[in-house]
Amino acid sequence: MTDEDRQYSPLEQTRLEKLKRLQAMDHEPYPPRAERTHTSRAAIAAFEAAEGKEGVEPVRATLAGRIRSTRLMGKLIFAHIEDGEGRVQLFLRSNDVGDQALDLFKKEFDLGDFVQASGEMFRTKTGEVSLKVQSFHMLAKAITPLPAAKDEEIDGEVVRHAALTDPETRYRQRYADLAVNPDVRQIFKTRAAVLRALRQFLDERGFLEVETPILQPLYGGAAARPFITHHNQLHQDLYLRISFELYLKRLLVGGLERVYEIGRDFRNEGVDRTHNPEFTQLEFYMAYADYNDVMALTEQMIAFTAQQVLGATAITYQGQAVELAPPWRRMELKDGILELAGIDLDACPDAASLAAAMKVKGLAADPTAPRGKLIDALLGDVLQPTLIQPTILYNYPRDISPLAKNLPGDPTTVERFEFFIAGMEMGNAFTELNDPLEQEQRFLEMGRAYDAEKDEDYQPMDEDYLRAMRYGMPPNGGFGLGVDRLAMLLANQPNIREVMLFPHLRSREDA
RNA sequence: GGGCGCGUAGCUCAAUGGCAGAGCAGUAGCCUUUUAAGCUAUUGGUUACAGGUUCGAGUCCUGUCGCGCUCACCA
Repeated sequence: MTDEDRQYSPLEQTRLEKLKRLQAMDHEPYPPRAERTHTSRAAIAAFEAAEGKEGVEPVRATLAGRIRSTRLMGKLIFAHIEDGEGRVQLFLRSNDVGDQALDLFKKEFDLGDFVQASGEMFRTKTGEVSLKVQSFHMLAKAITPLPAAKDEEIDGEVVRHAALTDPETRYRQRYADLAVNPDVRQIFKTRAAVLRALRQFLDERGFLEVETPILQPLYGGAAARPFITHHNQLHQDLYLRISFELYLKRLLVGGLERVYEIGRDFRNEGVDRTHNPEFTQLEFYMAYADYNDVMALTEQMIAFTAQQVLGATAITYQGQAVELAPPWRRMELKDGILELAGIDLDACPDAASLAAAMKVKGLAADPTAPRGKLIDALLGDVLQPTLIQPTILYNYPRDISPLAKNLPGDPTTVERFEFFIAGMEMGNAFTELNDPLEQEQRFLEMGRAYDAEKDEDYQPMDEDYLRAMRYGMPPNGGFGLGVDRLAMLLANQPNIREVMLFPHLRSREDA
């Protein structure tokens, strides 16, 4: 869109006229630099520290922020500006700034503009620590008005009387959402604290943070359909990674004993309240550990993170009390299915008998699906919604776990677990398969069981990964965590989009 | 992809098939301690888009687009 065909709303046109008037009187509306001596909080603190002491100079300050409210009272103006730490009231009086400047503020300054103001801190008659302004200047004129109308402060709590609530506008214009909804800003501070805590936990245990390719010639490490892209110069199709697993385990071959990566995965799948096409994953791999060690570490890591972020392991998620402190409930997957779905897997040794048992229970069962996928469906549909308190389900079917090591003495089962909190699948882990010959067989089994053309869960053979493993891979435990879902849990948000700054939405011509 | 619901002023929302409205924001004023300031006046609409039914459509019907919930799919 060019300048010529951009349509400004009447409100925007009004502000553009103000902008021109400011320029006409040499009041630069977008100066290159600001002068700020104090944040809002620091200025108030400095005043309160000096207040009432003998012989102390008044606190002089230059504050900067966005105008959030104005109260025009003839020869007097009260206004609140907001910065990253909070709000502070400006007090402008014609006696101090002059009639001309007061008029300038009244006529040309709007809610949403960034300004700086200089003066002395003082306390108003009603007791609010404020800045008695002597001079002020525009820092950035806002053309488009912010959506929020007004806030009221009651007993220190900011009450929003009208604000941006439409989810579509909030996600498409996250900048406006953040600008007017402080609680949204808080969600992303919480999310950052979650990431800090996870890194701290792993760093303290000798894990090395690494970065591996996002553009990959082959995808793997999870059961998901990939996004495909293309490198022009190399004339090569590339996949956006669906997991980090196969690259991180190559690093164990190289002698890095404990590695982790926090980054973005991309899965070309459905979107719902717990799925976004791109999402943040944490994976770690730990040499000489097995899935029992990883279970213990998982409990500690999640409890540590909650403690760091919220100061407690007892949390409330969407009205439900959840206790994250270890020990968590642990059940074998087949016991969970027996207890919660009433189906005895030992009595259903093949896909046909299991599908029949599921139909008896009134559950949909795809008659063409392999047994492992049926079990996975049972797990997701029946067990998962009931798993509110942290729960580890362990020992998974081999045919849906091609990278996990066999459970000794049971050729159909692998040493794998998933953990669930608040009805969400939070993560997945296993004793990693490190036998290159068996790994090759597993890839071949997957190739036979899943049609590459039709089945999204098909995982291609990765010859380079097998070559790496043939050099010798130490036994190890691996772990994956949906970081966004953990952020949902700890920020008490019902939808993954609430913890992603720019969640994916369908394109619109007008947005 | 299926089902259900929603889309009206910058924001939040009204409007039995019968003149498209309110609060806040905006604009013009009054007001030297306000804080949702107050008071007076006032501007602002292709009712998402395209068709249809009707004397008359924001409202009913069809289609399209977008969003939400949900099912399917999917860690």
